[in-house]
Amino acid sequence: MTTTLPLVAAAVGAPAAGMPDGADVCCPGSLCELLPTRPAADLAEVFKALADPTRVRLLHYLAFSASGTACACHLPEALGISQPTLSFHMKKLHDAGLVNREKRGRWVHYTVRSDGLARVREFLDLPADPGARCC
Amino acid sequence: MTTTLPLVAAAVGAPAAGMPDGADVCCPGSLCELLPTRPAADLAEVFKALADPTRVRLLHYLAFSASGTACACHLPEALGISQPTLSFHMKKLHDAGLVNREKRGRWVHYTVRSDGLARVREFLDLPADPGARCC
DNA sequence: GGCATACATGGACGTTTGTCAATGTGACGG
DNA sequence: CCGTCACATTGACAAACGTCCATGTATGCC
Repeated sequence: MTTTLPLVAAAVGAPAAGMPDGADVCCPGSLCELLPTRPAADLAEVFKALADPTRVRLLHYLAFSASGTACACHLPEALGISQPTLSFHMKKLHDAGLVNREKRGRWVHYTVRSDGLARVREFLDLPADPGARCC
Repeated sequence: MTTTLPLVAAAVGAPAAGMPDGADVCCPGSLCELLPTRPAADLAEVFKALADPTRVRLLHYLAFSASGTACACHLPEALGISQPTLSFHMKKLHDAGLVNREKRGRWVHYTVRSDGLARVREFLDLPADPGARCC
């Protein structure tokens, strides 16, 4: 599926009760769907987790590591950030459902969650070209 | 193409000069690529534009409007925000290269940029499953 | 010209975010 | 059992963000 999110019909630009449409109407017949608050907030939360250069690099690094998993031990040095800062970013990525945490002895290994990425990619599959519109 | 971004080799987890690998090594042989600062910052900038529930709804609304374009006149009321706030969000989306601005008489019409969405989707096509790794 | 409309901009203010130093928590290893 | 290592958490602080009100700018209509 591409976009089967629940939608609520929002009477945006409803004709003003007896007004001849097509005259001074800015967007004729634009009675469109508006994404509900909940899924919009959930998506924004994931995008927030991606809205930082350091986290973008971290996710990229994890994805291209052997077996898609990597411990965080060398990352502060490589990225030029402190260890608490790395922990902070990893928590963000984890809370957003983008990475998995797995404790192996003393170390913690992080893995990219493909389902997390898929959820975001699914939203971005918007009909950006004419066709298959709601109105 | 999927991910042909320029990469810089970062000596992450380089063997400590004479240390027998496989013993107490956290991530054996993890000499991985690190996304450079510039593309990471650029991507984060786009994600920042998406990291807000209101903008997520706006983008979704535009994408599902007739011909992928819509004027912003009725949106403040529909979203429960003021007109300056809408203008603020639209500027964010525009600066991020996600929407086009087109002035039609008194009104401004916004259109979703498919290339902007594609750029983000391309990054999210990370190898989240084992295979095709760098090391 | 003068007025109304549609949108952008500037200023102000509370909230959130990213960062680090310091400290806490668990897991080895001698 | 005590020290060390890897990582998480807390507190503090500057910077950025989202929101609104008030004002500016441009377009169209009378």
